[in-house]
Amino acid sequence: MDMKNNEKSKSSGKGSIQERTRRTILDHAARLFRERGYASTSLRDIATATGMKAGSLYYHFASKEELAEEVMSQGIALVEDRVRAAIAALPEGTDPVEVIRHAMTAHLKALHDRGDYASANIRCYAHVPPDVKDRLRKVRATYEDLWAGLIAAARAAGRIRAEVDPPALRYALIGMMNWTLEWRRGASPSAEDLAAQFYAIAFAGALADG
Amino acid sequence: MDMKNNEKSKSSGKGSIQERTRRTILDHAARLFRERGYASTSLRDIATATGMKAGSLYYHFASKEELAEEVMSQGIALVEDRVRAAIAALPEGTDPVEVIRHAMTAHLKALHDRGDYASANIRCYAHVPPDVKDRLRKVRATYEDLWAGLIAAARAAGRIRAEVDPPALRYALIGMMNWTLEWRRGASPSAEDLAAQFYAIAFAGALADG
DNA sequence: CCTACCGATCGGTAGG
DNA sequence: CCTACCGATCGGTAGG
Repeated sequence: MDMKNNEKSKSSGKGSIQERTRRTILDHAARLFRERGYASTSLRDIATATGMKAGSLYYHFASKEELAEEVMSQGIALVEDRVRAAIAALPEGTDPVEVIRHAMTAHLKALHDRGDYASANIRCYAHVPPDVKDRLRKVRATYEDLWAGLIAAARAAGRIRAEVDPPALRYALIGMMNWTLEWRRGASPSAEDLAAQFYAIAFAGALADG
Repeated sequence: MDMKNNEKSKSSGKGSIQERTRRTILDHAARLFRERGYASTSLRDIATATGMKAGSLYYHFASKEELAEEVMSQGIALVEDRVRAAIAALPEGTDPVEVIRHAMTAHLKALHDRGDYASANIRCYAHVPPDVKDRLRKVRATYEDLWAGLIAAARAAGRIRAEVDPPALRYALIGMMNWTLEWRRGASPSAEDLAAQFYAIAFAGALADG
């Protein structure tokens, strides 16, 4: 959402060397923030992983805070963009519960496609400086509102039981999906399989009939 | 589970001054680790909050690692003990799905009763030194096995649909429950209400009949 | 449980 | 993008 270019940028070509370097820095930063946490990841670690010296990072980012905010906001933005695209691709009049099922699949696919960014966001959010956290809170809130809207639509269509509390359902879905970043190893189960399982559990229920 | 006394302990009375001081240190450490993360919490922060000087912490703990491990392992132990007690209190022959419902209630109550310990465990686990993480992994695995057993029993009793993958259900339940630490503010919704909602969603499903 | 201190490492900057 | 450096802070220890 907020892919602001560094002020020092001389070129704005998407594939410029500077922008590719910037992306490389972000990739390594995301991985390190995920693995080590915000404070334990030094700019020297990130610089070394990227193949440059510590001070050189300041040619691309004004501060550690700015770098972290960029990584973490992209962790949400990448997921949100994919979920919105998946929804937009559905024909009008699609069953709102079916919309949620597709949103779950898109969320899980995006989450694990750029897992370092999403995981850095989740793991470091609470531990980042207050001003960064304030801005990230708004990014999170916007994304949560998207889910609130999907659930409200399904409820309005009479597709969700009245006893189910919409916020509880929203947090249950987000919680079970985001927790996969804490236990999934490698490439299995696939994001599609996870989405199918979680959709079946949360909407049809785990209970056997009879 | 692993309430090892400090080697320097002269007394082993549960209410000794030394043990009460130790508990005070752990309480403040848990809160600070939760709020700031592992690396951002200095021993000076913990000492100041407790009302002592930095070096004095070493009278109670051998290192920052040991202090963090104690906080984080108790974050699991407190929850596990309560869940096991809740299960043990049920009459023999209780419907295994009913056992899970009670386990969910106990988990959520314990989680938010000693939220700083549980949250410190969840938030700092990935960022703690490797040897600490290795030991905490085993503590986590033991607790997850408890849930795996509850789900296996319900499945064996024919109470869970065959299409539902047991690990997916286990991680879905743990994920939605643990995620409450990231969004719940103050005292509402209550742990009981959350448990009732999550049980209904995961087992009966959110979908309206018909 | 405190004072005083150590070596190491950190984020950030000046000047090139 | 690098070298060389700064002040601040860290975990930990000696000696009391």
